[in-house]
Amino acid sequence: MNIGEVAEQSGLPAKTIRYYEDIGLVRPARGENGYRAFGANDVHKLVFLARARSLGFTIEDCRALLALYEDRGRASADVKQVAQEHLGNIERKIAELQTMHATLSDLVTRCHGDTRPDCPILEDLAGRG
Amino acid sequence: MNIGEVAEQSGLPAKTIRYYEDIGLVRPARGENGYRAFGANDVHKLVFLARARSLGFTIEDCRALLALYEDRGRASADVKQVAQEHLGNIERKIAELQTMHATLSDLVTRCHGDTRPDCPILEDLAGRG
DNA sequence: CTTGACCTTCCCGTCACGGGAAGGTCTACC
DNA sequence: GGTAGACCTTCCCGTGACGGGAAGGTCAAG
Repeated sequence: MNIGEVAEQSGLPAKTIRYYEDIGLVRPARGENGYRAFGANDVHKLVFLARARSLGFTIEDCRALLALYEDRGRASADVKQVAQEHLGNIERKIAELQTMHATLSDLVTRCHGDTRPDCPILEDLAGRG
Repeated sequence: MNIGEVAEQSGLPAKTIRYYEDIGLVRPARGENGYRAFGANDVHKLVFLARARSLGFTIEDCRALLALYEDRGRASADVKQVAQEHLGNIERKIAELQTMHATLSDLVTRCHGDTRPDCPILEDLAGRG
């Protein structure tokens, strides 16, 4: 299977698939013409990667998860740990964004938003909030 | 004032301050020894930038906000628009993270996390969730 | 035999810096 | 006057996860 079809099936751009090969996440065979020749297993891996990335896992997390996926003797505890650490990161990120959101939406509410120059947003940024 | 002291007062690393000069956000004078000589106005700007960045504004947003800050004839509506667009981005990001969190925390809950290999997390990633 | 849709590699750009090297300057102390 | 070490300077490379685009090879259809 050529890269275009794999891109369609996995939902990943061809560029991304080439990148994943570059960094060793997939190792498709090559045809006589030099084209990448993806097998069913490669496609499965790429679908796996697409899903993991869509859940926000880093590439290195994905590498670890893929290794666990392919290790039939894995302990589910190892998978769970990777997922839990990522969950923690997500939670911290959400909290950070919510803090920003609270401050900013308060400032936006208090800003008249008219043609006059006085503005609580700028005052806050300038340290006089 | 030298860069070290400015870094301390603004809370920004010296590296960041040099970067901000590179991209034209601040233009400190230079002493005879070649050292940057920051005035009170430069420090104000850097405090402003530090605060704006901490609220998640991009550098280009910061550039726009700084220009508005220094424009005494600005309309607060222009400031509000920048802030509202950023708020929208934050909201979309939060929603995205919450979606990830919901999916992932469900998977984590369902994973035994023991020495056995069967794992709902991997099953989901593999497309069999 | 040509068109155009594929595919290849290669290199640069993103965003907002951080690390670290190589070297100049300033201050304090002996 | 010398020296240690705490500053400062510029310069260049690396980050993460790709995207854009150039230059060129290949394949299928008409």
